[in-house]
Amino acid sequence: MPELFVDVLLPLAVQKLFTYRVPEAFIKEVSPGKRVIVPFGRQKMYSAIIKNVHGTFHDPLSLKEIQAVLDESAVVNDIQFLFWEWMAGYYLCTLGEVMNSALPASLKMQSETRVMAVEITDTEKIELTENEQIILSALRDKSEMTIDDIARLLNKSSVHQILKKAFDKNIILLSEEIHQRYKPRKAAHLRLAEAYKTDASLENLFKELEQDNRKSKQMDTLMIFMKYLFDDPERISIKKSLIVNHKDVSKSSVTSLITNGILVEFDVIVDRIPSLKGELIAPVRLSIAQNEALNEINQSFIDHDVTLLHGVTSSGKTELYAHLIDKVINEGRQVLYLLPEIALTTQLIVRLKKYFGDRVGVYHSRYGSNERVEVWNHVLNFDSSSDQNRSQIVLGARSALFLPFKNLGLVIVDEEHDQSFKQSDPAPRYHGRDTAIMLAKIHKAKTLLGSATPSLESYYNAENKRYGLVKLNERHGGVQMPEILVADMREAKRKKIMKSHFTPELINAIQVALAEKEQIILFQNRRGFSNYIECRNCNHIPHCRNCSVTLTYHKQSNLLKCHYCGYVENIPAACSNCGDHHLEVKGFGTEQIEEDIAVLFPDAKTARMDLDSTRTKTSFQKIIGDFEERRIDILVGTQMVTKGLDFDNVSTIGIINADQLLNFPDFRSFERSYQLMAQVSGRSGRKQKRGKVIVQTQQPDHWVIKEVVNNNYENFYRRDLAERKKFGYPPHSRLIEITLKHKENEYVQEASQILTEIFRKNLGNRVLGPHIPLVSKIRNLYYRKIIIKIERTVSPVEIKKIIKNCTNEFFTNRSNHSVHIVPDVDPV
DNA sequence: AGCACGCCGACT
DNA sequence: GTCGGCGTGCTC
Repeated sequence: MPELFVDVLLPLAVQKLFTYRVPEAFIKEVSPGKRVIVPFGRQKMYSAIIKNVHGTFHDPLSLKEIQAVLDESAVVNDIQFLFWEWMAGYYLCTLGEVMNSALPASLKMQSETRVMAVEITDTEKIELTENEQIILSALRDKSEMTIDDIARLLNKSSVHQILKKAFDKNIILLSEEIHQRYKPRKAAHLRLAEAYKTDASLENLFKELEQDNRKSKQMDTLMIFMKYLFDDPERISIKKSLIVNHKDVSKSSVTSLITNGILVEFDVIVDRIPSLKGELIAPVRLSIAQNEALNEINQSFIDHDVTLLHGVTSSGKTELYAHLIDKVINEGRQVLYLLPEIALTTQLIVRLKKYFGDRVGVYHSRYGSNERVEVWNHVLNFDSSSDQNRSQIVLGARSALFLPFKNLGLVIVDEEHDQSFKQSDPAPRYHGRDTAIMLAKIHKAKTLLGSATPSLESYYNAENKRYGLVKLNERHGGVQMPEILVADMREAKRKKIMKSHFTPELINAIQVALAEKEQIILFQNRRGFSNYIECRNCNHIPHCRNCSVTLTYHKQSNLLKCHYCGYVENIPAACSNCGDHHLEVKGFGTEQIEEDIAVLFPDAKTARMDLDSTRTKTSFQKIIGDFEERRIDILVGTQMVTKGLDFDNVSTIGIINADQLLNFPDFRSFERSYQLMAQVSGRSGRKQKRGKVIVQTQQPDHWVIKEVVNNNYENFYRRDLAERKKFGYPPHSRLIEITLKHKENEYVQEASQILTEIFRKNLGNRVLGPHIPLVSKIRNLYYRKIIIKIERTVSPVEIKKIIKNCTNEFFTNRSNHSVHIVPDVDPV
């Protein structure tokens, strides 16, 4: 028997593949794309993915063997491997990191060490350390613990040494357990035994049962069973619970039928994602403007792989997408429809399911992990010759890019400007939109980017003919664009006519809307009650103990919270510095706005939507539902309220503080300001009545505000593009940001200088920095950043090679080894 | 990413 | 002299 080896991919941040020997028993089973269990390191077991199978290896004796083959067929296909490799190369990370992100948790497995006590008869004879005593006493009532449990118990970061000693003393046992987390859901079904499949035998059976009075219950039950079968000729089995719970059936009669060999019970694997019943409806007829746009998109796809649809808010982009999707699925190809996580609302899912039924699958992080595997499997089992494919259309957040598509025909990236498409931590630090374009390219599919406020990058590409451009300027159903009014806060403050954070204009608009029984959204892009608290006497401000930021005051929970590391502490009764009792709140967030509104409008029902109020799975849906059902009059929220929500009774929008957005120290702050203001404004307005938006600002003449008021994206784009030209910022260039982290400030400072020197030697004035970021310390690590700015005429591939060489050179110096270096390609 | 090994200071 | 902290390097 010739020997066989496999190169496998492990879900770790290591660059290379690892080779294992295939034991004879598995030789027929191994093939690329299947998962295997392999031992790695001293004791760990991992599920890895087979990349290659081959017959020779230079040093076969050094190899370990694979322990099991987990899949009957590949769970990852060739196209995905290509895609993963592109991603690891482009975003400067390892294949293992991509794999880790790509596979749903339920397809990943890792062994866990379990600690158990040895049954000891002569405990007194062994001398135990204090730690060992604590462990043993805990194991008396727990019987089994994980390494993490013990670390928590002893309050130590590493307990391996302790456990090893205890193991050597023979007082504890260690065992490795690996668990497959995905469990198919099973349902018990009943079918007729083989012996009664013919009509004649069945007739005999009924006669038999009839003759025996004791079997009358069985007779009744069997009749009911047969009735279910006849109702649906397609069926050969009936769900057991359906029979057992039938009002005329006794449970024991079912059992008797089974024990008498008349019915057979067996398990059927059922989908967790319930199949949608009910008639499908065809996508609604498009308006003239929409139809025109649809034709233009199809035209544009002839000579462009990517097309940007610039459609104003409420222009009915979704309907347009539905028509495009319809065409592609009829060609037997798959569709991926990407949205930012929180824009994936039930409203949208329901709408698409009405058109496409079970052919729509949903894939995002708020879904359970078992459900995600099922969508994964639906996509994996896609068969282009069938017209019954579940999840042929996947509606998902960026992680849906990793599904095992075979034949994508169309990728839609809606709200393409949204910053949350970029994953900034952990690796792979990929951009969902750019990655989608690459994925489509691999599949020879088309990409449609949609937005009312396109990113500068995309619009720039459209202008330069790299992308096609289609415009849709008409709001659907004749809804007018809202009237946007600027309220001058400087003036109002001078005249002392502000009521807390509200100008008379905004208060008036809210009053009018309330009187008309219309709803109001107030946008404040900062959560919490206040930014920070400050001692009136000594100006001391409480800071996070782990990060270089002030603690945010949360009034509702009565805590000071760090928004970077999650650290919380109680509100001090007095200043920790001087003992003074007068602590002032400075700055403000959604909590404070909500509270002020409640005071100013005591009869209105208010609610708040931000990260704090939507922590639990259902609270987000509940707030949206309550608002939809008009149980809430005024909704206060962060940028969450700007995304993908369609409420038809909102007439008035208030932007509490535009300056907070505009003054953010980042070259993208104008773009973000424009997008947020335009998007939130788009939430207002109804068929009968024009919506109203009040923008409160200290800079009423600011050019960005003017363009928001005029609803002139083009002007905004041109001006911001020109501003960025001055410093060569994207889209005029590409950026790669290198972050250095270390637990000592001096150390990271010096290391950043050394690394910058190396970069500069090789890349010249493309290198900017090092600089100390706004938040220079997070979770007790000090940060430095280096920016590499690449002209658009230069190949980023070459630059990335140089960057890799530079970091390698940096690490040849042993003393730099403890510095963490994190590259971020195209940071946002 | 784990996890072990080995060097070094702190404490019985 | 032993315990435990942390830096360094390897894992098929």
